[in-house]
Amino acid sequence: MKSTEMLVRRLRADTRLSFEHLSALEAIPIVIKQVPEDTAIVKEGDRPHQCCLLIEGFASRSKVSAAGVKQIVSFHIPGDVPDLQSLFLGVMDHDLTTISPATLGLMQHSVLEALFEKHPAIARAFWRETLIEASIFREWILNLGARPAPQRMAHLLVELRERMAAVGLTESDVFDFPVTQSELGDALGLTPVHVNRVLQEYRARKLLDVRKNKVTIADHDAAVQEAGFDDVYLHLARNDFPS
Amino acid sequence: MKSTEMLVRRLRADTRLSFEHLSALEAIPIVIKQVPEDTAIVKEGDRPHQCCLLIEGFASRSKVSAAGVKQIVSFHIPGDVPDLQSLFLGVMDHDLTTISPATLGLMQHSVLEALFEKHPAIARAFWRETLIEASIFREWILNLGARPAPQRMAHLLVELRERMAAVGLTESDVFDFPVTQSELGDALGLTPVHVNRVLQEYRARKLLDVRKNKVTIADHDAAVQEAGFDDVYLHLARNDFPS
DNA sequence: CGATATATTGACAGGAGTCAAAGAGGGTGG
DNA sequence: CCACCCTCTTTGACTCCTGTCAATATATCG
Repeated sequence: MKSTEMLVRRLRADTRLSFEHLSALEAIPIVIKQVPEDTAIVKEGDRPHQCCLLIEGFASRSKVSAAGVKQIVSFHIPGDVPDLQSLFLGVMDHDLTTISPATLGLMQHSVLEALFEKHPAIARAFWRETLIEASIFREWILNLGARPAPQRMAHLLVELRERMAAVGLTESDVFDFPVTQSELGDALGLTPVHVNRVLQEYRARKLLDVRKNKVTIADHDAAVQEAGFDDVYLHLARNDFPS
Repeated sequence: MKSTEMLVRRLRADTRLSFEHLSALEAIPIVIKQVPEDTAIVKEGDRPHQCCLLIEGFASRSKVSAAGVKQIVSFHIPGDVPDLQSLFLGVMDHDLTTISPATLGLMQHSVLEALFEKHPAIARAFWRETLIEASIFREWILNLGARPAPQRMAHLLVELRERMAAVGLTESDVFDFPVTQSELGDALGLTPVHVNRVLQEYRARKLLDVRKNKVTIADHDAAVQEAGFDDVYLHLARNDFPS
């Protein structure tokens, strides 16, 4: 698979880019790098001079409160450029860490800047990506502030399923996602113990399951209903540019 | 005061723009509009063709869960362009509402697009603004997921103070901010009753106070300490581009 | 000055956290 | 190939932060 394949898939899922621009993208010089799981890609305080495309595997971004409580603020799947912001924000305000073995594509800031200057449409596509990401952050704020633990969990998992589906990484109702209950807790603002209780309840109801690095949305319609999930905030091309 | 005065102040606080670019900004055609408090500027589902600069007054962005629980995802102060995203995201995924009488500066999408095309540096400055906003969203996720109610409150208010200070809208330890306890609850994921309890505790400790449309950070150092506040995530120019 | 929104109080309930221990699962090395 | 270890998951008892409900006080405004 070409290293930019997932990136192109992603951009096609939620943006409009011409063939010419997609080709320009595919021509970017990229340095491929394999990293194990639980590896810091960039850390809070860093001043990176490159961005990374997540080609294979998964990553999370997290912050830690002064009291030492960890909060995962986003999960990343193949096709994401999780630290694109470093192009314009000098200092990292959070950590970016793999949660599985991963293949990264490293792109120098200078290369991206030249690309954006030459093709403003590509710059806009990436800008749009960062705005969609901000929209997902808003939904997470809603999730944490306004939904009780079970719905919060269901919402997170249904969201992941939709994002995975958008880049073709789901198979019927199952998708790879190597996350521990403890990490789910860090993302949902819950303790591992409570995550476990919630998951068992959903297993019993045959709604969804998280096991062995795989997430199963056993009853998609019911899960969407349970979570109160509405995909508008993902700004998929089919919604934002109805044909 | 010129209608773009606050915008320029804001951009100077956290970005680097040349005098030439600032002048280009000040030349944008803007339609001034006065709106009362509690007025929807744009609503979820809208497809706006203009963006609004908040010149005077305050606004909030909010979402509502399927269960009907409201969550404020951001507060906006003069100098903000709270719906800049509508330039690239077709559909609004949340509401934007005034929380005080406000003066808006309406800017047509077409005008902004032309400006960005002519001056890529301005486009980048606005892109940077949207990335800083995303950084603030991340901090809110941390706030909601990882901090107990009192610290959560303190963090929100200290953040607001810093943002107000960055555009010169604070006077010693007091700043205007017309927010009800109920709205604070909507932003913090707390009930109005609990907001009240937390505020009374802070009043008693002479740390901070929210009263009569004004926020007082009586003991700034102690409040920063209490909140575990670190301003890196605001990406002020002094931090991101150390001189 | 009444009417409506906002703030305050108190009693009680419940969802989620804490603590601690026991199982399960997956590698690894002898 | 199995014992061992380490991480992750599961359970149970108990606690406590925050929510709920309901009433009262206080502001604000026409």
